[in-house]
Amino acid sequence: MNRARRIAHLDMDAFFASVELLSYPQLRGQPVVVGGRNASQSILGPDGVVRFTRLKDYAGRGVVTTSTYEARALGVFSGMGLMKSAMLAPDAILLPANFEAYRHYSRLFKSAVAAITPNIEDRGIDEIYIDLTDLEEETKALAQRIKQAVSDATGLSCSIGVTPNKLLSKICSDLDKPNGLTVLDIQELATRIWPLPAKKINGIGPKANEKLAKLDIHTIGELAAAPAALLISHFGRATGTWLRQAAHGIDTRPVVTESEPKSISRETTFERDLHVRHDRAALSEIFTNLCMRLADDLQRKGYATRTIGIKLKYADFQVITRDMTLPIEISDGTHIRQAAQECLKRVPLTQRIRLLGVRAGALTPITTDAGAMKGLQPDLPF
DNA sequence: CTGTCATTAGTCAGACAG
DNA sequence: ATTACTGTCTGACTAATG
Repeated sequence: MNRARRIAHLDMDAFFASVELLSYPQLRGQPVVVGGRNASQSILGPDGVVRFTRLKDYAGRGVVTTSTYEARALGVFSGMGLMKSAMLAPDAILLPANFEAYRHYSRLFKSAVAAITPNIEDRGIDEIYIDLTDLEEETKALAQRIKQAVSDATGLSCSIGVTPNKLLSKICSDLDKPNGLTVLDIQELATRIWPLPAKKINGIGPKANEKLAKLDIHTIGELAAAPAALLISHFGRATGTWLRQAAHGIDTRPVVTESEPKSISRETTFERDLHVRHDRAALSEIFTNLCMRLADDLQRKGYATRTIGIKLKYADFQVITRDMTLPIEISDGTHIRQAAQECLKRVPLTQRIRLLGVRAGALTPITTDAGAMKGLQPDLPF
């Protein structure tokens, strides 16, 4: 017997900033920003009082990773350059990102939910989808229990949307942030979803939104009313039909609890733009380093690769990539470096370079010796 | 034999997201 | 003037194969 799906989307509230507030409760209620590669640590003053760096003291190329709701009220949002945000909120506190702490709290909240149901899809560090269909409990009570479990495990709040599918749940978890809970039935599509801006659909970004605006489509309702042929002619067959389905609240994607990575990569933005000849030694060292770190990631995660690619960002922000598929799988730094070097030869080096990256694709899991032995050796009775 | 079509793999750019 | 890092997906194009 098939029953209606109940899918939840759970999103932690201002996750990185909220984790920092656990360490620095005295900052609660203030505009706080997490970000910046070289943002200085807080300093313990001689009087024993902790001093924090302010946004106006920052100089560099970093961006805002997360901000508290107080900082957002001042116009400071994720992805904004720190220099620009310093103009909007010069006295906001700036904290460096502490990814180890975030991963720790990420594991905590996910295991708290996993204790209630294992039907969880990982969507990065601070959000998950949960398939609640097979649980008997009433929807609202169940969602409240999940929020309480997350709060008990971490001291952090989250927002949850529960609807018949992932698309709508993702929209709904955002409707009542922070510490929100939104349960939506498909009956309510026209009244509660159609008035929202088209951009609220996960997958419609700035570019697609602009294109839609030029077609005089601004809300999800207007998108739902647009002729399929119009959408297909402007966005292609696959994207056009997807847009239409999404606007009608149709999404049959399952909650995927296990998946293999498709690629693993490392990239870095330099402190200053580097010149191909003048800074040759520095570039070469960074390049080798990226290859070695990538090899380390590959081996730690147990994959070999058959496709190596590089990425360059020039001083003018133009991005270029090159990749090559190898005749055999590799997984060590020296071979990665060799292949990446070949890719680099096919790239024009006329401008200064801002960023360099190395990527491994076409991944296959490595059968470890232990695994091979276990697979091949029958268990002996002694 | 030449041209066309379908299909697949590979390469690259770009959009999007957390 | 400023604009991170990691990862997934799609569209456009080319080449190879049948």
